[in-house]
Amino acid sequence: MTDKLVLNTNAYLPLRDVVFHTLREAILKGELKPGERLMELQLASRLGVSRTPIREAIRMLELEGLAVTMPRKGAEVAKMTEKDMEDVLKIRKALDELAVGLACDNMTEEELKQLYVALKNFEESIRSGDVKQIAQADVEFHDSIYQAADNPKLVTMLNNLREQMYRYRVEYLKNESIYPRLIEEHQGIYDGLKRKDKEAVVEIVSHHVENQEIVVKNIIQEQE
Amino acid sequence: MTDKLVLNTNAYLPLRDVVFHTLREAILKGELKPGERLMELQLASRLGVSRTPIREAIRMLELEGLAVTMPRKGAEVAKMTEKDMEDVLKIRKALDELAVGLACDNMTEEELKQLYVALKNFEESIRSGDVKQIAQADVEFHDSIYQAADNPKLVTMLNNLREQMYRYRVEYLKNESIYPRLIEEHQGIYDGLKRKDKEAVVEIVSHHVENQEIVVKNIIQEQE
DNA sequence: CTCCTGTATTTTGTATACATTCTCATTAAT
DNA sequence: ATTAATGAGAATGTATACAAAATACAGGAG
Repeated sequence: MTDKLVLNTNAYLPLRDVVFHTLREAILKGELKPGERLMELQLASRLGVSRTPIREAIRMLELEGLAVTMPRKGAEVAKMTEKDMEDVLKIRKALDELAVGLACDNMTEEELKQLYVALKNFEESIRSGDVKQIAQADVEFHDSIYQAADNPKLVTMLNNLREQMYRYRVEYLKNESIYPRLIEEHQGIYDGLKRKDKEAVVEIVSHHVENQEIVVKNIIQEQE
Repeated sequence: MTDKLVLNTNAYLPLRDVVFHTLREAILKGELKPGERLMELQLASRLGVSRTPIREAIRMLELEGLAVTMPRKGAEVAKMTEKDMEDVLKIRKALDELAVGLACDNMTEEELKQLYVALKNFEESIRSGDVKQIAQADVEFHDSIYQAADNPKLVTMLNNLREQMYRYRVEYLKNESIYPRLIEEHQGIYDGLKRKDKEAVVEIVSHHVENQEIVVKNIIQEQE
């Protein structure tokens, strides 16, 4: 493997955090592949730091479910089976429904406006056809909702769950046939939130995640 | 503060894990109080290890939400406001409903029998009046359900959420007036699972968590 | 040829040393 | 008296050294 791993040394953060973010990115982008060993000395020399921040970063990755460590054998990038993915998506569905329900209760006029902007940005990104841009606009749309849910712990958990699927999300969004449905669903969520029709938004979000589940599962099966 | 912190040195585990469990216990039992600083050198000398395993344990506590660290200022035991508690309980409610719904789909005859045993143990523990025993029996009852949900990630998350409230749970269970309702609800959950009546069990669990929320919130308010 | 074993190497686990930052009290100036 | 400057001490951040375990590999026995 060539040396794609480089730190953002600019930020004034403890190295453990910089290493943590660097490794997380690398894992989520697939630069570090599932099952690949995370060897402290190797990573330390590649990133130009000592083992100490590497070890602490690995402990954090472990708790986030992105790495698995066996005592005295070391850590490796967590593998994700289809079953794991199903499990995650079930949780995500439940929490997404909760989040949008809470957002429906709490959303202010301003937050609604912001969501509208995010909605339009998403539609615009779809027209651009740039997958990376679409992914980002999608994240922003959902983040607007999460923010309105006014439950930081929930936001953290949802972001974590989203990350766990990041590897598949890019593939997922390359599939142009889903774009019309995505737009429609986002539009529906926005409308529902505007009308404060909790039942409706929860229903749409439910389908939204289910559709994702179906497509992502297809992707995984193809990969095997 | 007297020296209650001692390691279970017996187990053959990396020290970071032993330290992690020791500190977690201490936090959940209230021996380390919210806001109390977690100083590496102090903890290291109290536990008779070096700073390295302490630091790694703190990183793990941080990701579990039991500690908060500010860069270059150190870590302290996480505080929990009433709002935080509400937030956690909302999440827990959603995930508990999910878990019992999944359990309803998946539960085997044997698992149902095991749940019955847990149910009876719980009733027995109530008669004994020993709060510690009640807490344990309650955990076992819910664990039986979680297990049947067949979703390890979900189980991990629920256990984590449960832990976050542990400090208040003991107080909660000292309140004898809730015992009849607890028994009734547990009975109802068991019956529902036996009949595979998903709607009913989700409904009961929903109330189950809501009741808990009310009482726990009272406890917090009293403490202030 | 296969399997076992012992040794060398690698890797993780733990402790410690050094560097940097922060805290806090003391002191001086206004 | 209050506030700002300063310096000692303490705490965290990082690197490195040493210990112990796991792994890989070579050589020999069967």
